[in-house]
Amino acid sequence: MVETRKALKLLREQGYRITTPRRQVLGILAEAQRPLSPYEIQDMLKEKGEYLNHVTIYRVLELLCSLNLAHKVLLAGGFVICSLGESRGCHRFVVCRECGRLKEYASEALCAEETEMAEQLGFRAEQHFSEFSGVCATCQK
Amino acid sequence: MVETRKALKLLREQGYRITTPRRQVLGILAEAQRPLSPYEIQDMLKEKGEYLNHVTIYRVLELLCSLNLAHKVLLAGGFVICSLGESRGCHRFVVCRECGRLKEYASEALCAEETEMAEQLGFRAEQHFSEFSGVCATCQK
DNA sequence: CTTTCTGCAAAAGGTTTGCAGTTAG
DNA sequence: CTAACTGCAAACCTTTTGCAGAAAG
Repeated sequence: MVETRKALKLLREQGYRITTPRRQVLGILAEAQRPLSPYEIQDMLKEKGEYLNHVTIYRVLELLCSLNLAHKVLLAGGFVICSLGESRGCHRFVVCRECGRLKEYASEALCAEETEMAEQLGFRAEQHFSEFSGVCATCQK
Repeated sequence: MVETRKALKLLREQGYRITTPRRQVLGILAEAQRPLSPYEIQDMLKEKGEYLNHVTIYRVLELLCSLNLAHKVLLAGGFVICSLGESRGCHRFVVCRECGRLKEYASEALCAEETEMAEQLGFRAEQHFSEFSGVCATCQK
């Protein structure tokens, strides 16, 4: 979800209220386009002269993730706004091991491959969330 | 590395000492075959009447991971012993979202696919560590 | 015997919980 | 107006650091 407005609309549709903290966190994530920890989000708000309690940030992130409007990216240790229009199915990340920057993408081929592999191992694949690490263009120097 | 002995041998070869704590942590991981947190490892040792300071466990795990004798699996929130003979290259995990149990595997097809995708996104893929979630046989009831 | 490793104490971070007060709709 | 949400204080859990003593080889 690149559009903050779309995300807010979806919140509303699901019966959640559109509040100042939710707008603020979405706004920061949309600007950043890189993984941010809850406290980093708080710091970036402070730079704008805005304040949010860290507990509120945790709760907003939890909500956004539950709706797939944001993702917790474990390799990068932080949260990113979802950059795909899809709210479910396939969310994949390449994460730069140097700088932590990442790209989100989807791939039917990978889903098929993983689903098959999962079956061989006795697993049923459901949502395809995956992360793997590499080195981004900027850090390849 | 299924064999604890092989792991110990590799430690020695790399110039590290073979100590009681290192034996103990490797032993627990080998038995468990599921992700364990540092404190879980401590608890399992207690059940055997053995004691390790948690700081020591953190340090042993750090060493094992640096040699790819163990992996930190983020989706599962814990450490597992490496079940592949390979010490580098491709380490992939399917993690059960219900119980956290997992399987490690390698796949040339996936590596090729990911490498290509990475290039399209301006990344150079290096080591292929990836995790994705599904539901294991036992939890599919 | 010496270098590496462990244990301890303490600090530093990150995350969660309960509750009272505020706000969106 | 009322249910949903936020802020605050405090607790809790995880991880890290520095240093003195123990143990591997």
